[in-house]
Amino acid sequence: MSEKVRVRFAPSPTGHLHLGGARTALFNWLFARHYKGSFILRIEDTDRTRSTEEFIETIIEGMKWLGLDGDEGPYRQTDRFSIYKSYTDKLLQEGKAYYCYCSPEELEKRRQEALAQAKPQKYDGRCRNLREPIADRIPAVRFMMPQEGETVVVDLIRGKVVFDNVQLDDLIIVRSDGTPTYNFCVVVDDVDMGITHVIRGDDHLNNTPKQIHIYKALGYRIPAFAHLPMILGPDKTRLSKRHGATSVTSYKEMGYLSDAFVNYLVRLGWAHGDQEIFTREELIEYFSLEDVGKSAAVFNPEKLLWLNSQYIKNSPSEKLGEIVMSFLIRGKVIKEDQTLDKAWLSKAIDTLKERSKTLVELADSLRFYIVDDIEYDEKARLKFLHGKNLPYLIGVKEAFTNLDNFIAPEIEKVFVTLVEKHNTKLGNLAQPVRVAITGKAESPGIFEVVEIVGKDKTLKRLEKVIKTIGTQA
RNA sequence: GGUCCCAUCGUCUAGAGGCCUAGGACGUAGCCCUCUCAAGGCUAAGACACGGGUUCGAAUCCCGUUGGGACCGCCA
Repeated sequence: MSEKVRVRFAPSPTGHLHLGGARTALFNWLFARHYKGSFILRIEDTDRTRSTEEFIETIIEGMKWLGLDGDEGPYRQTDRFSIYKSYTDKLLQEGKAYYCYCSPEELEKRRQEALAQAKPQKYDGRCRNLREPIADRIPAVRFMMPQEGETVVVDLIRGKVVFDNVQLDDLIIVRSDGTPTYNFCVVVDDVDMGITHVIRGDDHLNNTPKQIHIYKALGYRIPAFAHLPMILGPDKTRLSKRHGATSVTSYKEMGYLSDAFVNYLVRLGWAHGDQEIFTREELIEYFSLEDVGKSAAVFNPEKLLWLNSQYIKNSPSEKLGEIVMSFLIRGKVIKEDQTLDKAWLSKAIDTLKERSKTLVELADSLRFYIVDDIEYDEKARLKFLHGKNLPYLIGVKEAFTNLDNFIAPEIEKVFVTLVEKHNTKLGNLAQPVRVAITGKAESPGIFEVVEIVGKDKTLKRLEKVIKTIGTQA
């Protein structure tokens, strides 16, 4: 690519950053990084009634979490109204746009009628040739679309898409309150910001011929277009709130690693042979619009979960230790001001990371290592903590009391010795101890668990269990 | 209703006319490993929507049908 690539992500702050938006942002970012171009963030907030500061913040927060750093921006369309105004004036003067005095109510009524009669819904152009303003009405400005010939959209993903110009209606570019509208602002901004490639969702494909005519009317070169396939919910309709968690931040809160999330997103509509897991560097190196598919993809939470477990399993425990802290606090495993020994926490995470699919799970699994009083799972307690196993528990407790070098290999020796002494299987010994120490019938390897829980807590828990069984008997 | 887009296992996908008896991944089932639970390994079931062409040869190219989706706002 000879010219320097400039792409943008242009969300409207009328909602959270959702999966589809995040994927669009990601592909733009990847494209920019691949070609060593610029990635620009632009907030499309011309609809002042629906845009909020809060959504701008969550979008930026979401982008930050995903590691999609911008080279410019965020620009805001509401800061650029004077620019749009000058272009509107130009179009009006040149007769390429005109005032429309139809009221929203009238337009809505005509739309309903067209719908009822199963006719195409299109503005009829009645204000096109008005000579005089209509009194007591504040007009909107419409762009005059050509009504003959055809428009070809050359799309990097779809190929050539042909539209009949008769289908195009004169869209409103300035509302009667004076604010400019989307289809107009995108064009002005994309030109003004030197955007070379417009990479956006499929839902904009039908807008593209209209925008092309605005480019032409303004006398500008048309950028390259690439329309990404949609991300659908399990029912194969456009992903929306009723499909459950769709905002990027909700995945952060559910304990997903951003790299895993990105890896999942990138594989929706893009592939590089059979490879499933990519580093950020690999993504930047391999990414190409040529490998983007044309068909919509259904969001599959199970695969996301699998990827997350893979990323957790392969992350350094030190790093996981840092991230998991907020989840430990939230899960009330530790107090807000509590600190944990980092090396110790890493060891604990070592044992848990290949059995945790999310950070929420990891934090929860960490609980028995950290807290003083553990809870016992009722089923596990009934099954393993009873009189029959009392000799085992007492034997382990006594051996542990005399064990000074409280490390896994030594702990294992204790078990081996006792297994021989009682002429039983390791499982028969390990399970009661496991329940006594962790409260559950499932845990990481018992020797490691005992070492990490530590001699002090281990003995206390064993004593408590032995005492309880004793009283019951 | 109009316009446009799309079509390979349940899902994400590989596939650029012969490498296809259609490959991988998630999920599902079974087995192995094993102190439990995982992780890991192995195995299995599972798809070219349909109908016509073109071609010696089609998942792949063309046409049609069907199905799905998006858009048709003084939203973006």
